[in-house]
Amino acid sequence: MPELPEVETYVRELEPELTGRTITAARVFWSRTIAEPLAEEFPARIAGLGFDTFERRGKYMLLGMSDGSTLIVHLRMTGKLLILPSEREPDKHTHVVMELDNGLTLHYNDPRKFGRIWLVPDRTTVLAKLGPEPLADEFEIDDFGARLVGRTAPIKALLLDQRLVAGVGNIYADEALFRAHIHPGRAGGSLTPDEIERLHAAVRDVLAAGIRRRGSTLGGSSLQNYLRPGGLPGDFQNEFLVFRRTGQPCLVCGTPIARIVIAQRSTHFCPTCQPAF
DNA sequence: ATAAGGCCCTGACCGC
DNA sequence: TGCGGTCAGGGCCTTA
Repeated sequence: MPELPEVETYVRELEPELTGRTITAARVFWSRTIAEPLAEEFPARIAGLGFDTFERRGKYMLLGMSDGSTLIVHLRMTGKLLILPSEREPDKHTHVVMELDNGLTLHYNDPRKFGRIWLVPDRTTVLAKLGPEPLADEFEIDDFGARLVGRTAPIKALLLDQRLVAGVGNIYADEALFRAHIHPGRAGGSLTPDEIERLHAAVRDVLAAGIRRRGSTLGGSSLQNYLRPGGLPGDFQNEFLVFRRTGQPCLVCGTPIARIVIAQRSTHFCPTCQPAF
């Protein structure tokens, strides 16, 4: 599940591969992957453009093109943007192929088909609703706390809301709440100033750790596997303290990790380290 | 304004 | 072996 650390890893690893490269042609096999422009216009619009800049905002990849437009990619659940030899045939889950001028191609592959690609003159429209960038100075404790005042929704659900803070998904929300010793079902507005400070720090710490380990690749199901542009996995799954550890002993206190559902998302926590009250 | 639920998708998994 | 049913899950949309 690509979240902020996985997308950051993508941007960092794509930059050396794509800097100076030009897209010579593109093909779209599943038109709904292209959010903008119309899918049938996408190949003609992107052909001839070069890659200039490489940035990330929340879970969005921002690839600045040579005409000033931005190729925005959101991988959602199972999206991958793979760098492959041009002779590689697209498989059944490859929805967009972009040919490069050096004999390589970019394959957008996504079994769930939830991911979206935009090619837009102005990136701000797509990103308009995002909250602060959690690893930047703009993510401030006081503002974070102010946004929680009066909120009755579970703090886990609020962390998943990209308007509160951008880039946190199911994995890193659970890991941050554990590190902050906060029960995921607590009402957002019930957090004390000390808890808000701990959670603010935990969100930053866990995202930074995820980036250092180049993201999380979930084992077992090939479906949900996040893979880096070269096809390699990340390492952060080996540092999970609660995520998908249901029934296994808490690494701090030994209590079996519990699983509940919050906001239609599986949620993992330690009942001892993260008491409800 | 906020909260909650449905929807999009399809491979994995389960029970018979 | 095969089949039907259920589940997961980010962001967007609708409903209350």
